[in-house]
Amino acid sequence: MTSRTRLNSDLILQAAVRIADEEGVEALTLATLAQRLDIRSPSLYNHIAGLPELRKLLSLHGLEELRSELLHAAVGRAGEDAIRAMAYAYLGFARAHPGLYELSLLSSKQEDAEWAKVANGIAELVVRALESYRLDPAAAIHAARALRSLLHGFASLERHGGFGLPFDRNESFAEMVSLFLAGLQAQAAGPESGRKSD
Amino acid sequence: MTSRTRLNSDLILQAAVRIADEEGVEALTLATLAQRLDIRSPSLYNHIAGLPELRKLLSLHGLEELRSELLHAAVGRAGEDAIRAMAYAYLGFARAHPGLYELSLLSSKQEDAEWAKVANGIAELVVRALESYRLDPAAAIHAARALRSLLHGFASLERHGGFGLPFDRNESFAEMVSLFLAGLQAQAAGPESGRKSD
DNA sequence: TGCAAAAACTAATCATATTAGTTAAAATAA
DNA sequence: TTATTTTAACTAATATGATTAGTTTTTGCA
Repeated sequence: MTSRTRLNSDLILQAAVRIADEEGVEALTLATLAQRLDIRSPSLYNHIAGLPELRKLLSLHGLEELRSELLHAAVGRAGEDAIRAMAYAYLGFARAHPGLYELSLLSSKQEDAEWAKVANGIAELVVRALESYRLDPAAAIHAARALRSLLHGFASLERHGGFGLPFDRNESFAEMVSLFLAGLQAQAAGPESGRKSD
Repeated sequence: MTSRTRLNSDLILQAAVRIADEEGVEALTLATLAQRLDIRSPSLYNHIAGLPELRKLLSLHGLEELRSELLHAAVGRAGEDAIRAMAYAYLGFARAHPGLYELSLLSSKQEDAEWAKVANGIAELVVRALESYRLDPAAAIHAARALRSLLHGFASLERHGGFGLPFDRNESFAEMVSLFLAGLQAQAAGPESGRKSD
């Protein structure tokens, strides 16, 4: 008989990703994971330190994957093109890997320097994509945060059934990105234009 | 001695909200809840049907609270004013009740008609706030979804430590809302203006 | 082949949710 | 007021999942 490939952390991670994506983050337990790998759950401790550690690994892995997708989407493009491409890549990733995406935002915040590094890498990517708008540094940060809010918000609301009305969500997404770009354009043209009060 | 007020579902809900907000959604278990109420956890079943039901109740309650805050913020205002006020109310609620806010998005989606009703109520509120821009119905839906994405995305990212750089988040939020309004303005002026391709 | 390390296993413990069955307390009817 | 009914607490018991300890098997290599 073909002796199964030796189990290792990578295979475990893969299996965990599948469970999280297919059955939801809550369904990812050491019990379900062990069952899928056809071992007893204590055996998992030979490879990973426990459930919290597993989730942390997935979180980091997910964030790295996301960053990689955004990078690939943006390469060779600039301005509006780059931003649109990144936006679609972002939503595509969140849709393709709902569990992993959700986990990627669940950092331990504290101590997790590596997670923070990748997160900053993503922020930087977005800022760079905005460069052609020639915003001053602070405005660029604000715009990048706005774009990330838009993308995460849409992905998250969509996932949680927040969009109930029978209107095409893809169309909404496209319009939303266009709206953002129109706002950027307006702001780049004259930062003080459209302000009434406040 | 003053015999404690008779325990009821409302008191239980209140206590649950406090735990979720102060210690996080994961910390809300029947065990911690019972402990805070100074009873044994099985006694909770005299009032609520179990943990899933408790979370569903909180979800609905949170959504209702949010809707109420938005309503109050918007009343007597129109246009930009109304939208800004709602935006701040939204963020304020998410910050004041992080656990409840998080739960409010965790509906069972299926069967939960009541949750869907309140969620639609919120969507409608947002659409109404956008009325003065005189968008056609589809555009209004898209814009409302964009605004909700923006607000939820910001609140969620902020909560999960997604904004690492040392830039003032309140300022980012204000700029973000302005950016959205600028985009709306531009779109209201001429829907086809800022479109290059796609 | 024989040994050392890796990785599986079983057994046991702890926390939580939940059910069943019982008792105490409170509200209400006589 | 007293008796009855209902409400809401309790204890005991079960199931699932995480985790630890200790043991055995498997694997890779000298």
